[in-house]
Amino acid sequence: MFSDSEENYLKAIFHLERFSKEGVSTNAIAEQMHTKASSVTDMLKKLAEKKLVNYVKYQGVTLTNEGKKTAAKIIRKHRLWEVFLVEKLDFSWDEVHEIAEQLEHIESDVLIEKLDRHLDFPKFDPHGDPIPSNDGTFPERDKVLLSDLSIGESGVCVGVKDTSSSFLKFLDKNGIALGKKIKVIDQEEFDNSLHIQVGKELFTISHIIASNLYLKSN
Amino acid sequence: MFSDSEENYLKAIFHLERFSKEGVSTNAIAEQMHTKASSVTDMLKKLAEKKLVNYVKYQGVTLTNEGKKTAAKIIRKHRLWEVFLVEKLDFSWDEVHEIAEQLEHIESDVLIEKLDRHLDFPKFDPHGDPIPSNDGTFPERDKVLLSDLSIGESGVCVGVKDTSSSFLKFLDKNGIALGKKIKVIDQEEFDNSLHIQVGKELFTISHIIASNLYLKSN
DNA sequence: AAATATATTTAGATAAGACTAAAAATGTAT
DNA sequence: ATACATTTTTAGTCTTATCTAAATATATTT
Repeated sequence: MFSDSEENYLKAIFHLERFSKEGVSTNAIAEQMHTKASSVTDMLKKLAEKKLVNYVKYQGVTLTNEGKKTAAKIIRKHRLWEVFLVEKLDFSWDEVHEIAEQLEHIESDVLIEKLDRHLDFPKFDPHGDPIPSNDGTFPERDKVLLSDLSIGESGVCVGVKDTSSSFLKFLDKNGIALGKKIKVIDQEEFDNSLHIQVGKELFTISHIIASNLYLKSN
Repeated sequence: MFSDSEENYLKAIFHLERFSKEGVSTNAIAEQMHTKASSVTDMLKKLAEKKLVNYVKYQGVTLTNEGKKTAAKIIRKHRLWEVFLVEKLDFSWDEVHEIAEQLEHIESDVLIEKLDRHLDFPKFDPHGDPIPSNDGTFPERDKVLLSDLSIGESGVCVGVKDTSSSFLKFLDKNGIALGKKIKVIDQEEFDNSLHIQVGKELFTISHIIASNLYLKSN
C-alpha cells in the first residue's frame, strides 16, 4: 500500500502535529527523521498527491483524515509489537523500539488482529503510550496536571492543555517537550510558582504554566 | 547487513542449488524470483563482489560458504516465524507463507534467539520442513513419501513436498494435517491412486497427491 | 522599508533495483 | 562446420529515496 519511507513520514508528522497548532514545518520533520529538508519537500509533494497530507508550499503540512488514519494504524502496529516483545519474548522496555520500527511495516491486517487477540487486547504499550484501536481512536490515559503534583513528585510530559503557539514557544525555549521527565523541587507559597527540574536543568515556572502541562505520573 | 533483495536472491539460489549439481543458471533464478534475467545478472555481480556467490560469466553461480550461512539464517528466520504464526497466532498452515516472507527480513539476532526459545526450540516448521540451527545445519528426519508405502502400512504426516496453497487447501479440506495418522488401505493398479484412511474417514487420492505427502514411518 | 538571517524549495546528481532492447556467448541441429 | 536457437550479458532507461548546492520565499532586525 505505502512504502516504509512514506509510513515513517506519516508517523513523524502525526507525532509533531500534537505539539504545533499550525502546520508542521519542513525542518521539524527533517530533524525528526534525520534527513535533509530537501528530501522532506520531495516526500511532502508525494504524500500530498496521495491525499495523505494538506501541503501548501512554505506553509508546512497537516495530515488529512486519511493520513491520520494511516499514521494511527502504523502506531498501532508498532505498539502492539512492543507489547509482544516485552510480554512474550521477555525483552526489556528499552530494547524494543528499534525492532518495533521494523515490525511496524509488516503488511497484513489479519496478522495485527490475531496479534492483538494473542496479547489480550492491550490498551497501552510498555512505555505507557496508548495503543490506537482499529478505527484510529486512542484510549484515554490517566494524566495529571503538573500543578497537581506535590513537592518531590515527578512525571513524564505527555501533553499540553493550552495549545497556543506562545505557550508552546515558551516550552520550547525551556527545553520542555513530550517525553521529558519533570520533577517538582519546591513551591512558592506566595504565588504557587514551581521550581522544577527538567533533565539536569532547574527552572521556575508560574502556576499558569504548570496548570497547562499534562504529565503521566510514575 | 544485506538488503531484502539480496537476501531473497540468496534464498532462491540456496533452494535451486539442491536440484542442480552444476551452478544455478541465471534463467532459473529469474523464474524463481519472478524477475528478468538481466536483473539477475546485475545482482549476481553484486553478490559476487560481496563474496556471497561464486560467479563466472555464462557459467551460473554457486553459493560460497558465507552465502550458504546467510541463506540458512534467512530460512531459519522464515520457518521460526511460520511456527509462531501457526502455534501462537492460530493461523492455518496455508496462510503463513507471505507473512513469513516479510518477517524473515527483520534484523535482530537477539529477536530470533528469543523467538526460538519462546517456541521451545522447534526443529520443523508447520509444513514439516527442517529449521536450520544457528550454525546453518539442518536437522534430519527419516520421512517417506506416502506413495512409497505398501498396502497395510501407515505413518504420521510430518510434511509436504509441494507447499502450494492449493495443495494445502486440498489437504485441509480432507482433514489431513501435521500429526494425522494415515494408513494405506488399497491401491488401484490402473493409475496408482490410493485408498487411504485418515482418522476414521476413508478417501481415495491420486498418485500425485500421495507423492507429495511425507510421513514418518512407524 | 531595507538589509540580513533563516527556512524552504528547486535543480541536478547518486545509488539500488528493476526493466527493455540489443549484442554476445553458448548450445544444438543439420 | 555452418546456421539457427537459446541463454546470458551489456547498455541505457525508469522509479524511489536520498543528497548537495543554488535559488527563492519568509521572518527578523535595524
